Amino acid sequence: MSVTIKDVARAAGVSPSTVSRVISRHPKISPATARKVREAMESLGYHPNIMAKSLVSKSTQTIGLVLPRSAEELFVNPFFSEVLRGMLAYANTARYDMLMSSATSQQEELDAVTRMVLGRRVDGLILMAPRLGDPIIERLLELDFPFVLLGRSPEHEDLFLVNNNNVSAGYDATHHLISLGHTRIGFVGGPPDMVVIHDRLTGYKQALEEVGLPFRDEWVINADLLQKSGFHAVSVAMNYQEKPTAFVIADDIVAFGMIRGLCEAGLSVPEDVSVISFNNIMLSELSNPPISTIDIGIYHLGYLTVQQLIRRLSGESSLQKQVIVPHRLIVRGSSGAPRPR
Amino acid sequence: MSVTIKDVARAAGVSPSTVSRVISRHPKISPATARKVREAMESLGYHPNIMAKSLVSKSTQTIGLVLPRSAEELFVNPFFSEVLRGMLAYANTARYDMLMSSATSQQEELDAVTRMVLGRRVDGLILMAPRLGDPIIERLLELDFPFVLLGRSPEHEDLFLVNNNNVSAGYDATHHLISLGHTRIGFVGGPPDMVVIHDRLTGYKQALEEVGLPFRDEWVINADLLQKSGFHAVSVAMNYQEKPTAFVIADDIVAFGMIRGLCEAGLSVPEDVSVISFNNIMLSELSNPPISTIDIGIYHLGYLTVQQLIRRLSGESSLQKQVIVPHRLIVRGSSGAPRPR
DNA sequence: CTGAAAGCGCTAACAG
DNA sequence: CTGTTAGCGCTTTCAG
Repeated sequence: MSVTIKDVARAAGVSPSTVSRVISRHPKISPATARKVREAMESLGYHPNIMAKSLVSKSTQTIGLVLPRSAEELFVNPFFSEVLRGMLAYANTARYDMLMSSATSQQEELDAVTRMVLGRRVDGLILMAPRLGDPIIERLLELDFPFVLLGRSPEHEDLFLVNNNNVSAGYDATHHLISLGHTRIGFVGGPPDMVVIHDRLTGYKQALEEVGLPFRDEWVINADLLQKSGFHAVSVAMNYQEKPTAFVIADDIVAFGMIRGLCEAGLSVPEDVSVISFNNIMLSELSNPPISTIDIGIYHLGYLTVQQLIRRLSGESSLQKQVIVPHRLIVRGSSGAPRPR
Repeated sequence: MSVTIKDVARAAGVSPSTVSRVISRHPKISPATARKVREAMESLGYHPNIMAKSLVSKSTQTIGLVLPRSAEELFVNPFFSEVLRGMLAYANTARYDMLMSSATSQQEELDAVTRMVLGRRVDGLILMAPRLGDPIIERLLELDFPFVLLGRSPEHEDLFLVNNNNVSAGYDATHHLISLGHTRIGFVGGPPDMVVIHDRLTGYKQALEEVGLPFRDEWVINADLLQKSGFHAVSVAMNYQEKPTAFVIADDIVAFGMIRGLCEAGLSVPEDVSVISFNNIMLSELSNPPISTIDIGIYHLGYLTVQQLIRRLSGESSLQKQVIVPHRLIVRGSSGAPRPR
């Protein structure tokens, strides 16, 4: 049924190995036979069987993407599709495909990875949004299997990774509010074991400390990364005796919920409360008011992560292990000077 | 290096085929040997080589996802990640993986599909957001390769597909505005060769016609599906002599841009202009004002598409070819009665 | 420069 | 119930 290398060989009057050689552009093949073979391939409509090829060559031209365990959370976030777009863009140019596998529990996730790796389905892996004490990393290290982190893992300082400097990003966001004159600044975070969130919080603390503002535990609100939580954060925050006049919010999505919530509580942004968040998803520009945010180069993060992995796979020497994507502050309408008291 | 079925056989003191049998749960295997073999697998840390397995069994347990050519457009849309979430959820339960491949031109796209299909990399394919006269469908039909459409193709009425009734959805959206008292209703679409858009427009026309409102060509604005275009649509619309008091917008994202644009033009929603759109992405609830929209069950669309494909692959009889996911109107703050003149 | 032969890791008749 | 035998479609020495 399906046309194989043998059929081509027969049609071109050569041996299967010769056909194989012209496919892999072996140098020592005469132009004449090469042409003959190509013609035969063309007219028979030959396409190599990838499975057979990778069985023997031990390479799949595929990279695996391990989706965050809490896919539920991360997925609804436009961050994900943007980062994926970047990944596919690079993979595409390098003629790699991407295999995705989702899981709903930590165990499932480990199984999925093991299947991909030991089943020789992928040449390398990308791990997203690592959490503190992530067991997958250990496993991969044991197996000595190539992978690149999108993010960082505090427990392992020497991995290949692509990341932002989230501490500095947290600092910049907070500093922006301080420079506008705010002194009562809250922080709305996410699951505290997510390293990104942790880092941004650290930057927040640093900025406060630098100008001698006190860090107040009760002004740090942890939630998950769904919009609802932003909404909910409002009700928490607005019950404080001393209310913050501004918030650093760990994710644009939560900022959306928060702004909406403030609005319903009769407060206006930025007149009553200023808000700045992170990521700069497309939509943040079109919020009402537009959201001030830290652009982290989402597309780039994805693009570079795959690039990093593929370079590593092709054994490129002189490859620096850690790639930091620069961020930048984007000031829009959601942040302004505090109301004079 | 890697442990194979032979190693297990040796360790368990049986033949390779016996090992293969216990893996595939062949009925006629004695419990005793089964246990022996399992123990050997366990202690050696055996994992089947998927490539070898699919080479002989001709099945990959993988389904391919062909991303829309204009990935640039579709990807920034949270619609995509939500639909993907649904797809992965079902694939996961059925122990299938998903292979994605992107392309930047029609030719690349065709090549990618051909590689996947003829390279025996996937058992079936999912096609998203088909356009008029899509050549991929023809190709797949020629090859007699199983696929399921997410959407529909007017040229082929008899394909397996999962879809909404977009005509009816367009009708419902428009009717909602009419019932609020609007008589001057515009339509903001997208690339006109996208079938979804076309269908929603048809529904829009039907609703107008039903109540005897004239269809005006100049009130139909076509753009792409980026937010910018919503923004841009405003400037077009607001230059009309007779301005619409309401808009049916083919996608939530564009509605975001439009609302923002109207706002900057000094018009308020819904007091001056009402707006309703489609999809009900998570964020539309948190817009300011919250967007009235037609919920199309995005997650479900993805979930059911993969289900449909996998059922088809497992040769399930009595499988209805066309699955229609119901939609429903969600009224929020962006639509209201027109200002009395 | 090209062909023959062996084998990647697994499954599937066909005999026992 | 289990072992033997042949491949799946491709690459890769090793000879010519």
